[in-house]
Amino acid sequence: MNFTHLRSFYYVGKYLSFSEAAKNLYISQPTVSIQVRRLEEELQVKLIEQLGKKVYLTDAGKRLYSYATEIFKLAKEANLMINDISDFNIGQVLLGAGTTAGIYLLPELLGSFKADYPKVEIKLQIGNSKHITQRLLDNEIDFAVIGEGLDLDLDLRSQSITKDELVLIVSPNHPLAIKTEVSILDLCNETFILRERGSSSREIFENSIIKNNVKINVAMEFNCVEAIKKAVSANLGVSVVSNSSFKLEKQQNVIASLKIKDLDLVRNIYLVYHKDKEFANVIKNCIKYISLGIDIK
Amino acid sequence: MNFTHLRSFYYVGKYLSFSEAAKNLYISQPTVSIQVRRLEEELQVKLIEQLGKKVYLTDAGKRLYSYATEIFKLAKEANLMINDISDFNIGQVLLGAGTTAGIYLLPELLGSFKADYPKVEIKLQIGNSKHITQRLLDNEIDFAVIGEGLDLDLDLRSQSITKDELVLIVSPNHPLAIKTEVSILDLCNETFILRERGSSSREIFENSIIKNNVKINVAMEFNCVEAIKKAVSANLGVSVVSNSSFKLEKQQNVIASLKIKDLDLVRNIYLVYHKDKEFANVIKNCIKYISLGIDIK
DNA sequence: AATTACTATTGAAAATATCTATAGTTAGAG
DNA sequence: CTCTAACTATAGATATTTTCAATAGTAATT
Repeated sequence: MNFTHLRSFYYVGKYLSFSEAAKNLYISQPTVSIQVRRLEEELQVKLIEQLGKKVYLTDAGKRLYSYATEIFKLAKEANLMINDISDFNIGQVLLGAGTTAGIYLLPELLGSFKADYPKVEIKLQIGNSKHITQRLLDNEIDFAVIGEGLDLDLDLRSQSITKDELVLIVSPNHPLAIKTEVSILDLCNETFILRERGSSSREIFENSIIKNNVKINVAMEFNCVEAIKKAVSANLGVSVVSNSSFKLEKQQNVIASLKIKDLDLVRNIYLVYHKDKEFANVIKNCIKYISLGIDIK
Repeated sequence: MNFTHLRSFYYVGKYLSFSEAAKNLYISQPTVSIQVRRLEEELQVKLIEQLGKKVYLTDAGKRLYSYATEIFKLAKEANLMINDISDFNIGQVLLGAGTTAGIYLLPELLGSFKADYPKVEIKLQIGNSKHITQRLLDNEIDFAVIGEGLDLDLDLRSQSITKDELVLIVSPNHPLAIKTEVSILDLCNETFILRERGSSSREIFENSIIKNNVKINVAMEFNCVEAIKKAVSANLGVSVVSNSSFKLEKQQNVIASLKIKDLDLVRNIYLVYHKDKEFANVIKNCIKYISLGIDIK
């Protein structure tokens, strides 16, 4: 089925006139005549009959006309859909994030993006770096926001968009709670409740203390910051978590925080994406919201 | 929306491979690459992304792919529909007929046509010649079967397909019922119940007696042969109708018939059609059934 | 009979689709 | 880590298709 021919036929059927069809197709009348004939030859069936000067559709012509109507309606809708994409009236942003970024940094930023582009679908996957980078490699997400840590796959690119500091958190009932800073050696006497290995914060903290030849006592591993905070609150141990992850608990005085002297626990938060990825406009926009908004906080 | 480009895109989306798409489109791979790029340029949106060697559809690509699927499905269905027309699995025959042909000749013939082509729609319009020829001129029917009578419009063509004889019918209780023939003069003493002027049988009969300088007494005009037969049966008068219109009544001895000596009441039954009409195959077939079958009777 | 309106035909041009050959990449194998 | 195989992009050339202007032919109308 030749669609150029079909379009000419469709217009002839619509106006029941070759010259009127030509006018509305912005092509010459002989072209229309030829195209309709070609279609008839291709399909081996008469589509149009002319009695005297009047133009009629044959039975086959009427039937084909219905199909053509449907087809060109769909094509028109497809064009409108593409326009909607350009206008951000539809679209989607698929992103991944590490725990800290996903829970404590992104929701608010994505919320303000969504407020400005309410028709755009946002799907956020939270997971550890390995999980998230695999999603990037499989092109299941467009980009990700994850903390410094594991070496990236060679196919991925990254750029730092903000920094995040890890601090020691303890129960307000803990002896250290009255201080604002501790030394590395103070850590040896504590019981730690940490994130699992493979999480950015665990890697950063552990590498840092190893560098200083200190050994610590890790009592429990939770893969969830909220669970860690509960445990610390109940004075079951201390932990090292992102500065941004316990604001509420500090306000309510259920958690106290301290800096650890001599340890560099500032880590980069990276925007990560596949090296070959070309971002759609809506994605670029979303990234703009994130990279601009993330520092204001 | 260029459908050649869309088709290439559709195949790439289907196989997620340019070379595989090319293979299945029976064109070269560079052609596919170019066409997809042209579509992207036309729509101003990326449809396909390639990360490493893998091909993915973008969000816009996925959305367009759905439309393309629908469109090409419809095109395929349209092709099948055209094939169905060639195979007589669908189609229609629109025909008109005069009273005699429409009621007493065609139904049986159309029935046997329909038995052989059960999927073909048959629409028969019965009416007087003027009505039917107007339908032909308006291209609302493909052809018609009507009796000799009125002069045809210059745009119509006709060919005789059979002959039909008009005879005198009387009640079995009528004095003439014992005869098999009457003379023209016998008609003067009778009361006639005839079809309306404009009907072929009335024109033929009336012209014939005028030629012989006879005057008859027309008591009633019915535009329906069945009504005329009832009235004749009840001995309310006599009539002149087609030989083929009272077979049952003759068998059941409620009507008797006689030839009228010296009157030529044999008329032609014509197949009539617009001079520019090109018959579809199914119509040709139907006409064949009618013109062959009508003589066997 | 002349005019107008519409469609078909013709021959030429422009645009498009398509090809082959080949270059450039990537992924996987050795 | 290099080599090979598989895939896509590019370039240049050709074939096909679309398109046009000019005009002929045909019907309907004045």
